[in-house]
Amino acid sequence: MSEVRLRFAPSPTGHLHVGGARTALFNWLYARKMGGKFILRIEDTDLQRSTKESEKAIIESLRWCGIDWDEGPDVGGSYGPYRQSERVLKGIYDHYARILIEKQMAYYTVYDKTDRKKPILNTYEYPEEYAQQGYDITVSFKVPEGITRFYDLLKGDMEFQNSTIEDFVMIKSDGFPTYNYAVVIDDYLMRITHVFRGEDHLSNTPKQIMVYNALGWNTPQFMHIPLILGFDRTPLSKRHGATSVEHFRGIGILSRGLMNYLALLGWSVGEEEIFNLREKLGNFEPGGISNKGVVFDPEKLEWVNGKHMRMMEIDELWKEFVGWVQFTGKKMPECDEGYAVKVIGVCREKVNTLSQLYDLSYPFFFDDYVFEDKFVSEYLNAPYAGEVLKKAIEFFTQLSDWSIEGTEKVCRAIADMKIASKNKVFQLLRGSVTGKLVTPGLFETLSILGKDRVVRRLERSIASMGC
RNA sequence: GCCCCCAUCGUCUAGCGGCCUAGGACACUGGCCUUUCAAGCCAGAAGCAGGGGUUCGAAUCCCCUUGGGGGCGCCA
Repeated sequence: MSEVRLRFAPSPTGHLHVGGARTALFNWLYARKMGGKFILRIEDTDLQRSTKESEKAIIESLRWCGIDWDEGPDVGGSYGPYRQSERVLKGIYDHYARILIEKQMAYYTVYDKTDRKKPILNTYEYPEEYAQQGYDITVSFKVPEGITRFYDLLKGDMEFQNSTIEDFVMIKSDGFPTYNYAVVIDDYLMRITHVFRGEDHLSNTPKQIMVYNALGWNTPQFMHIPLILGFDRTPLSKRHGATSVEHFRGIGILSRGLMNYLALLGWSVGEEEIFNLREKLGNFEPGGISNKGVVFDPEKLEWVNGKHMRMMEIDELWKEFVGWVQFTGKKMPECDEGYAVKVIGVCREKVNTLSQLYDLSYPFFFDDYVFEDKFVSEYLNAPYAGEVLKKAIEFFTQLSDWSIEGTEKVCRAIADMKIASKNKVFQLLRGSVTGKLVTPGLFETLSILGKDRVVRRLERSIASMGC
């Protein structure tokens, strides 16, 4: 039984889209499950739109997703080069084009000089004279008569009347191959056994099958997976908001959260929805992928992410947090890890993303937090505020037991003085030491902050009253 | 226009002829907990697109309609 080989072949014309990430994921999943190889190929035959920066960004995003490849432009391999532009230079596509022309299964087309869309000559002979005079010349595949069939892992038996398919360009006038041609040459030469790709390629597949047949090559196993849609059921695009992997990384979605959600989108792994992908590798069945377009739901993504944040090891979360802060360029907390882990531990209970975690934990790490407007108007500037805060400073200064129980006793003692309702007292204290009205539990918060910070902050609150 | 794919709660899904008065999850609503809350727990509302068949029996099989999506580029 020969080795299974799958690939992901993005064109470097932008960021990695979540749809692309999902396609890559399914290919990767199967390659890994089967103990085969996963290959990254860059399809940069569109000179106008392809950029090196995009290639870098895509590779970076893929890596962040935890998807690794055995062969690719950056790691090499026995079937390279792995950039189509470099394969053009080696004459790979021309070589097979010539073979097809010789067999009269492809032909040259010369175009009018003024109207570059208008063909003026089709020929099996290389139009040398026109070439010298600078005419545009392409090579097209000649669609034979008959019926083209193939089997799709998801769609089943597919059948196309060749009469509904027109001849298509294989080699553009700039000498570069078109997608439908290059993909066949490369997949064959790279010994790809399974091609999992978006459903938007389904109608192109018969063209590719014809090229395989013309060259006498066996076809790989195809599977066309449904597209990811936006809320209005049109394909997910910028119109629906940001869709790049980089964006979700930026707002604090964990790699494992994104991958879990993307896998969930079309693949049900039993009842459980939250899982570690690597542990579920063995459960992956390509044929089990949902067969209809799926709507991308950012809210569920966040929920999945929050679940992961709450169930992962706390120091692992801290590491992710630090990495994310570096990635975003935000101000980095400076404190010992023991303190940080305590903070993260209580804050993660209420948030779903690293970004939310950053905001919620901010007052634990930094002194320059600002008071929320609502806190100032409804609590800090309330008539009872001064008296409560003075008592609080007095009590907390004397407090030696800073455990959660210890801080709770003091808080309740202050509330029992009936200067204001318990709720108002607690909110006043909460806001004074964090600037926020929504925080982890008040007693935990005070306990973690500790005497120095708490007293200093209470004093500062009094000082800023009436401002 | 031609060709192709698809169709279970708003969304993601379970279901592959009887276990379905259709199960789970997100979101939503209500309640609990409670010092706040975006966390947690409990409960509720919400669906087989429509019409024909096949069958003792259809969400499940077939046909039509409708709806959605894709392709038909010297884009990939």
